[in-house]
Amino acid sequence: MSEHLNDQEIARREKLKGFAELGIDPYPAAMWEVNATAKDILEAVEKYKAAHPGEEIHEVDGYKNISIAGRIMSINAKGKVTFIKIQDNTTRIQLFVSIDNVSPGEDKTFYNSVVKHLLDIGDFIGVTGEAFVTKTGETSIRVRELKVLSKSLRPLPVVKEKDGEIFDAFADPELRWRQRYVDLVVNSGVKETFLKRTQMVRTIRDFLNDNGAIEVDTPVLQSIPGGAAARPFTTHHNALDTQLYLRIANELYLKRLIVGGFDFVYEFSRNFRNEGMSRKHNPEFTILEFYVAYKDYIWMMNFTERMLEKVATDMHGTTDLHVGDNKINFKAPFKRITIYDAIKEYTGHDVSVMDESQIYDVCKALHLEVDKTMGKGKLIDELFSAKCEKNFIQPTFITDYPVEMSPLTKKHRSKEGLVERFELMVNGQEIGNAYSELNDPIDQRERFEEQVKLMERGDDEAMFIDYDFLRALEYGMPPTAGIGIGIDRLCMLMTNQATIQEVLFFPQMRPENLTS
RNA sequence: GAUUCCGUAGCUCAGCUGGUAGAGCAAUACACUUUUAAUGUAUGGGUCUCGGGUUCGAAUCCCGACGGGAUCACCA
Repeated sequence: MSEHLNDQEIARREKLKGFAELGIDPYPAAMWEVNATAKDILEAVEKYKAAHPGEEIHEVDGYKNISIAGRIMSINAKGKVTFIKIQDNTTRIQLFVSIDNVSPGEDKTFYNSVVKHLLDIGDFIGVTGEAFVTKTGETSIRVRELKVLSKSLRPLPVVKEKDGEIFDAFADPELRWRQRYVDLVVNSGVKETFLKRTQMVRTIRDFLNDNGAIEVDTPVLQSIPGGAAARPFTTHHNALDTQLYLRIANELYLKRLIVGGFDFVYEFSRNFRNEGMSRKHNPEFTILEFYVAYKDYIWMMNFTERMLEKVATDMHGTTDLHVGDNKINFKAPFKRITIYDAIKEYTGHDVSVMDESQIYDVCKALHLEVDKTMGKGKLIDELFSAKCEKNFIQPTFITDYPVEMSPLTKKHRSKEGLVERFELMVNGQEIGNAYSELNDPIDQRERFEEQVKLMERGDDEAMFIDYDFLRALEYGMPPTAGIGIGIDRLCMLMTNQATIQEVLFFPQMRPENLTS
């Protein structure tokens, strides 16, 4: 351990001895009572300023006995006065530490040793004092008492800022993601993104709860990875001596609960897919799924657009969002178009009247990478994602998919060969996928068998058959509408982030080879 | 998985057609009782990711490995 310390790490460890000589524990056990946050103080002083224009502010009512704690972000020692900026859970605030205030008697050791030499950027301190405004107009705390709460032994990157311009940003993506704790401390805005994510999830949860939904938990370890087409992670249970999979979706379990008599269930499901990683894909990601009995996919469109409108409004106070170079309006209702019409609009080909080989020829003519293992459904999917998807910037429901690409979806009430399904596209990306759920057990069994044929044809993403799920359907499932919404992708939109790594605290990375 | 770019001090980066390393911040020391990317003076800090090769000589050129970014493929 700790064999290759750099000069700064050595210097900080030496300071531990300095604390010991003064009888100061740099890692005290006792709690530090906090009675104000930096944000509270800054806001209170702004209010006071507004009420007392032109006045020099030496004290502010209610902020004469502040006790606050935070991490030191900069130290500016000016002889017998030291300015320290600390950062608490809310924001940064300046401390005004003078030798006369913290070492009022003859003995100036505390100021000269602790304040001037033993403190470092990164240390946690607690201070008491009063709020005031300095000559240069910065709200500060005149410190009476200063206590070291935790000594930092490793130098933080120092990011400076002037007039909104960032200097020496801690910018290397690898370092930022591997050491997110550092990223969160030094890069302004990172914490805000994650707070917004939390707010988004809370808004959704409240909306669902207010509409009578029940939040549930279903298995992550599954013996049959169902509900989606994807390569699963496999693992092994020793006591049962059996192979298990990490879930790729929770769909089939939520439907079992609908069978069991819950009418409206939802789960924020952490799913795992053993596939490529990119700025839009992480091996584990979160999908919100919910299922509502006695509803259909049209009801679900109405419900979903209302929910997303509320999310946008709660997070931004408006439905008009800037996402990258685009302006996106989440005002309901969203545009609706069938997948066949979308393909016709962007390719000029009407595939609704074509059979598999004709669609194959269209794909070939458009230079898409297709092969003979692909069924009609996959070919249409290929056409749509290659030629149409990117065009749907404004929230749009794509509806009425061909039955071949939707093995869990109820057949369309009036259109032959189609199913009652929609995908929600925003900013050229799929955000949600919803159906009138297939509840005919015989039809479901046949659809699964179709999937087996696709698998035999070489489609390695075709679905497994879940016989217990079929058994559940045979007992009877009410007509049900269900949806899955990609929470990470939605969060990227709502926080205007271009990569999934920016909305996951700890995105997957190749393991680091740290030995000390 | 493919293509491509990158890896130099704690952080951000410079280092040209090969001649054994620089800056700013951070650190250390001193000065300064209202600073604002504080300032001034001085000092220390590097297995140039790793391993081979070419060469009298490699941070620099070549090969390989490791790690990362971007684009593509798969997918949400």
